[in-house]
Amino acid sequence: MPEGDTIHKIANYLKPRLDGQPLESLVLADRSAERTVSANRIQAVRAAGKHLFVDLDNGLSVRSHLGMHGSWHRYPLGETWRKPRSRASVVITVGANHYVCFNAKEVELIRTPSVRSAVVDHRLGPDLTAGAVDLDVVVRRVWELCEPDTLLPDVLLDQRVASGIGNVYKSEVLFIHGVSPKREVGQCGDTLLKSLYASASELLSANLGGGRRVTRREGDSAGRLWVYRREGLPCLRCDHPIAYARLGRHHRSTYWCPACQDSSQISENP
DNA sequence: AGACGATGCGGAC
DNA sequence: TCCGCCTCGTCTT
Repeated sequence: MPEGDTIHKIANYLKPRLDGQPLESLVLADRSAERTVSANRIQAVRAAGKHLFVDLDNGLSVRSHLGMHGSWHRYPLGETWRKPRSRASVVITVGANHYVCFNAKEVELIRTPSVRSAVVDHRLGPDLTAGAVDLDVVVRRVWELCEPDTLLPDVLLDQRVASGIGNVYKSEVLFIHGVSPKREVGQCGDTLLKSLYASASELLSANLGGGRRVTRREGDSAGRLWVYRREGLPCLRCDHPIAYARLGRHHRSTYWCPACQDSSQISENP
């Protein structure tokens, strides 16, 4: 489920294995053609929002975006691949392993972008998964980029405002703050927006370890998600059935508790 | 066996 | 405001 945490986990996995390593071979398959890229070493692997960059020592980088269906796998040389080779978008061979990206939505070879140009080129707001985030910057971008009548779910998913939030965190963060997904951003104050993004950032960062994505940690409770994919089940706070609707520009699945998440109430605290 | 919908998002109208 | 990419698990027949 590639949201920002997934991409950063992948980068964290690849980094110690690839950074600075001599490159055996690198093959890209961008839909039509397959091509081999020659470089001596991999310089660095880095994530920016939901994009993954593999920088080479020849001034070029491979940029990949997993979209909905992409994934990375490691296969020791000689081991049978568990996915068809024809679906491979990137095959990086280093040492005794192939590192393979399957079913990427986008793969391209570009001149190595600086952090700044990676952000500009792909219109990315501050990376919420990367650690400390300047929430003032994020809020400024909300007002610069979003019309007041934009629904909060669309604002949260807008990677230009801040990058990393996907559809799961979108619903979870709104629940945590008791805010209805039907609320328009124009009805929100800076403080609420900062709270939403602060939570998103905390949750994304908290899910960089192993195991399943968890947004619900309270004491001993072994909960996982508050509302996502829980349509019709009792709200974990108030027992009211969780609602589901496809909302926003892309009609994305949205889950919320109609009792806890009141569109008229101004909620500033989780 | 086949339909449906899902993590994302650009583009056509 | 819709369509479609594209794979895969789950649900329906």
